[in-house]
This record gives sequence, structure tokens and C-alpha cells, in this order.
Amino acid sequence: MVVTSTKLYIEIVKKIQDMIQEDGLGIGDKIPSERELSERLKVGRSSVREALRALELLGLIETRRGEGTFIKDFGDHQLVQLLGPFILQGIKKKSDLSETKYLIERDCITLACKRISSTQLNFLEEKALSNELSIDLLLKTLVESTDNLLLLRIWLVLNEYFNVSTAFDYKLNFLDFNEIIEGLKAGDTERVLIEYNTFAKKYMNSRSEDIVPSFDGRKKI
Amino acid sequence: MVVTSTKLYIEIVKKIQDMIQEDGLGIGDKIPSERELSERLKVGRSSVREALRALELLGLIETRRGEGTFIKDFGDHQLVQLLGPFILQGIKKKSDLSETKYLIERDCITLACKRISSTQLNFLEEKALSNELSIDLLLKTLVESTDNLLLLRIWLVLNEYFNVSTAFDYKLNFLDFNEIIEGLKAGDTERVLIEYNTFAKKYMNSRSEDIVPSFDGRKKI
DNA sequence: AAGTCAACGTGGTCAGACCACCCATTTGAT
DNA sequence: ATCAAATGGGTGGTCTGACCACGTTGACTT
Repeated sequence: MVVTSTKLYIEIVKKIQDMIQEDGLGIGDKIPSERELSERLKVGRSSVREALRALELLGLIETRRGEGTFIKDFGDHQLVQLLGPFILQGIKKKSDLSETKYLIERDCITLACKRISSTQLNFLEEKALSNELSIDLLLKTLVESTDNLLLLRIWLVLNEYFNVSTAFDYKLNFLDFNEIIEGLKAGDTERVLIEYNTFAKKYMNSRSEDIVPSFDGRKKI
Repeated sequence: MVVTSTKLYIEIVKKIQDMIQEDGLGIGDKIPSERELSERLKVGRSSVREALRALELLGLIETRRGEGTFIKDFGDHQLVQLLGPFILQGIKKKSDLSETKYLIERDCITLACKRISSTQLNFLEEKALSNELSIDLLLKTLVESTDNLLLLRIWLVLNEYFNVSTAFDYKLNFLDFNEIIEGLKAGDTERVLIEYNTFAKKYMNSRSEDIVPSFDGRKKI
């Protein structure tokens, strides 16, 4: 038998990803059945299943009993739901998460001030008026407006992790949202960031003094 | 048979988590073998394995063939490693990659100026003197100095893909490195960033005017 | 033509087998 | 008595085949 130093199911995950790419499959498409994958890749079905479970946890596929396995729109994974009890242990890591999230959001806001489209601005205004604008939706729209798909995907993962690992339900009122939207309209980065910091600081538990003061302490240099 | 609406392996994950908590197991401890879990939970071993794969993916456990399964320090998730190829898949615009890499590096440099240790500074100085300091090594050290494991993992993935997808072999000489190291010593963020920008600009092909001018054009506000 | 239902394909699960590996113990030679 | 080699048991890693539960499809009935 072939010697495999790395775990087989990891290899299978990669092969399936390659297969998807080669066959040009997209969101919603059906991938080969477990039995067919097992045959094509010449591995046991149980190994294929372990690989599929991994992909499922990552939110890349969706399995429907009796139907098959389908490529899913990237997003809501099971993943984080399972972490609940455990995540409380790694305090140090939790700050890693919030810190990283903060940094990326700040970058995205800076970009958004230059790149956001009028369509997206109108969308935000409408949502704010009808009181349907949440912080999550605002941030997501801003990250999207950077027109950087990679940045968006990273943020989606971070945000999902963050939402299940933290009890952060801070709310902004209409005036806060309006201030941000007006800042975006004017392309005034500082104005938007100052408003953003008012609530972002609240979840930046530790070490925040290293990064947040980019405005408060800006003058000190 | 009992009707199970949710997937069995999800249930098993929860039960294992409960079991760990009840037994008061901590980091490094060994959890029951797959066969024993299968017996105690009255489920098939393959189902237990699917649950363990999930926990492994989340970085909560570590399996060692011939030894057993052990509770791991929550942190270095396999997650980002597996997510890497996926996140980057379908990123058509290479500029997304370089832009994201740039933003994260700039954030890390800002943090590094406050957090880098004297040990790390000495390391950089030695490497620079012996002409063994590459841009990659410099950046990696700076990212590490942020003491943010998540940030490090994201950067590692980005850098890896950047290096294979781009022919960027710009070199810095000793004086350039020295300028950066001196800036780090003094905690002078701007000084380091200005030097960093001199070569970072070179791989920021498009849209760079949106982000790079944070120093060049800073005065315009 | 519209409705019914049986066969098929799918994922979900189980049981048992064998392998590769680690480790502690026993065994053997020196 | 000492120490190295062989052994045996326990563990995760993988494969196979079987059965179940569910959705779809298409031929059959009405």
C-alpha cells in the first residue's frame, strides 16, 4: 500500500476541490455521489465521507439525504455552532479574533470611503430609514463595497466566529447610522472611523490601546 | 430506531464535549478511544470518527496513531489551512490578493512597532548583518511579533499564494533593512511604514492610490 | 390526462475486518 | 544481572459490504 504521511481525508478534500474546479462546478451544482467519488478516487467510502464532513463543516457543501451533495453558497457554516462551550476557554484566542476583525474592518472602511457606489449608499439609507439596518449588515455592505472578494470572504469567516463566540449585541440608533452614511457620502474617512470606533472599542477587550488610538492619540506623534 | 432530525455526528460532538467537561479533562489529557466511545454512546465507530474529524478540524483535539486522541489547546486551527485554498479559489483578480496582503501587513507593522520584543529585534539585526534577511523573513517576524496567532495564519496563507502567483523578487539592501529596524526600535510607525511602502507599492499594481497614499497624501485632508 | 406507487439512487449508519503504529512487557542472549 | 530484541495488546486509519431512511423518477393505473 502507498505510504501516506498526511491524513487521507485531507488529501481527498483537496482532490474534491480540484475536481470541482476542473469540472467548472458552481454554487448549487451537484457533485458526484459518495459511492462514485469512492470509486473514482479509489478510496473507501468512509474516507470520502470524512472528507465531505470536513467540507460540510466549512460550509462549502450541503448534503441532502436522498438527493445528493451540493455546492453551497459560502456562508453560514455549522462550524461555529459547535464551538460554543469550548470557545470560552481560549480567552487569549478570543482577543485575537476581535483584534483581527477590528483591523480588517478599519481597512475596509477606509477603502469603502473611496469605493462605495451610490447604489450601495442608497441601499444603506433605505435600510436605515426603515430601521432595518443592523451593524452586521452595515459592515457587510461596507466590506462588499471594497470590491475585494478575498477581503469579503475573510471577513465573513471572522464575523461568523465572532458572533457565536461573543455576546455582543450593541445597537446603533438612526443618528449613529446617519453619521456614518453621511461620512461615506462625503468620503470623509476620519468621520466614519471615529463613529465606528465608538462601538468597535466595546468589543476590543484587551490590547486595544495598541490599535484604536490611531485617532485619539494621533496627535501625539 | 430513534428519529434523529439533526445529524448524528453533531449529536456525538456535543456528547463528547459534555463527557470531557464532566470528567474534568483538560489540555493534553487523553479521551476515550474510538471503540470505547462507540460502545459507551451506542453508535457506530464510523459515526464517532466523523465527530472526531469535526473536533479535529476545529483544533479541539489531536489524534496520534497508535497512541490515542488528546485534547488540544484551542488555537492553531486546521481551519485556516483548509479554508485557505477555498477562500482563494475563484479570486479572479490578483489585485485582491496583493491588496489584502498589503493591508494586513500594514496593520501588522503598526502593531509590531508597539509589540515587538527585544529578542525579535536582535534576531532581525543579526540576520540583517549576516545578509540572511529576506523580505519574507522580515515580514513574517513582524507579523509574529503582533502576538496574534490568527493574524499570523491568515498572513501565512496569503503570502504563500502571493509567492506562487506573482513573480515578485524585489530585494532590499542592508541600508533599507536597517532603516526599518531602527524605526522599529524607536517605535516610530511612520518611519517603518514609509520604508515599507517603497517596495510594497511595487506589487500593488492597481487601485493602489486608494490605500497607499495614507502617508504621501495624508496632508491633503 | 392526472394521480399512484414501486424501483432506484442518494446520503446515514453500522459492524467487522485488516493495517500501521506506539508502547510496555516479556523474552532472549550476552 | 544487563540490555537488546521480540512480542503482544491497544490505538487510530482505512476498507468493505450491508442495511436503513429519504427523495426522485417514471411506468402503471384510473
